[in-house]
Amino acid sequence: MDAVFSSLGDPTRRGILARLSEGALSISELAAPYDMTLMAVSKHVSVLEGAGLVTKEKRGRAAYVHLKAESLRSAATWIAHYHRFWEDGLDALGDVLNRMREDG
Amino acid sequence: MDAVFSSLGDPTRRGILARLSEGALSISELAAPYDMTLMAVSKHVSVLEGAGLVTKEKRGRAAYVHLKAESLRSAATWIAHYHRFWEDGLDALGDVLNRMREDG
DNA sequence: TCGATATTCAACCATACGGTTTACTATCGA
DNA sequence: TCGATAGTAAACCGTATGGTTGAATATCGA
Repeated sequence: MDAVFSSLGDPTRRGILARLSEGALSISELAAPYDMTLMAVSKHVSVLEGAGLVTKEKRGRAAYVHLKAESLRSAATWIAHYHRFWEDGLDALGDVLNRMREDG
Repeated sequence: MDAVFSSLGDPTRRGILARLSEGALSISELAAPYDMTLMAVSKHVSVLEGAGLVTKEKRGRAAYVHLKAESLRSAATWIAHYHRFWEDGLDALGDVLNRMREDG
């Protein structure tokens, strides 16, 4: 899980995942919008691959990258565990608002 | 959000958050179970504080650390966006299992 | 076949990170 | 008051990270 969370700590990598959610893209296609080397993007993809968040499918000379978001699930589960810590806050706010409505 | 995800990329810090979910603890209390310096733990707490995941309340010479999980919400929302990418997989698995049951 | 395209390998650089140690400040308790 | 306790500050160390460059490899298209 370390690898998953660490991977998500970089905005470029989150951007890559976001774009992959619309379909697989090659490394160069992924790199196009960024003001950095193709190599840099390739490394980011490798990091994501290491975290199990994407897979690379070599097709000819191109390497297509596919989203594989199952790995996000453990992260989501971990975070979900803390859900009540912000929901409680919302509930408290809701209570206040309700009381204001009743009193007013 | 970078800071939130990066913070969660370290198991010590996730452990700290987990223990804080049962109530506030001082730095030394947090440090006790770990085989590392008090200073190291203090730094981890600072990282979590920087990500908005905890707050420090100085009480006498002790510093009590409180969980402040609202910051996890944005992370949870981001991840939730990809939910279908693993749910689809589960649905597909469910279909296969159903078909097996019908055929058998 | 040959040049262009797509990617990776390898080396390198600057900075950040996880950790330590030592020294310091501040508070508690006897 | 004085020693013990709680924490921070500052400097340091080894390694990881995000990035670069230049050369190498493999495939496509004419």
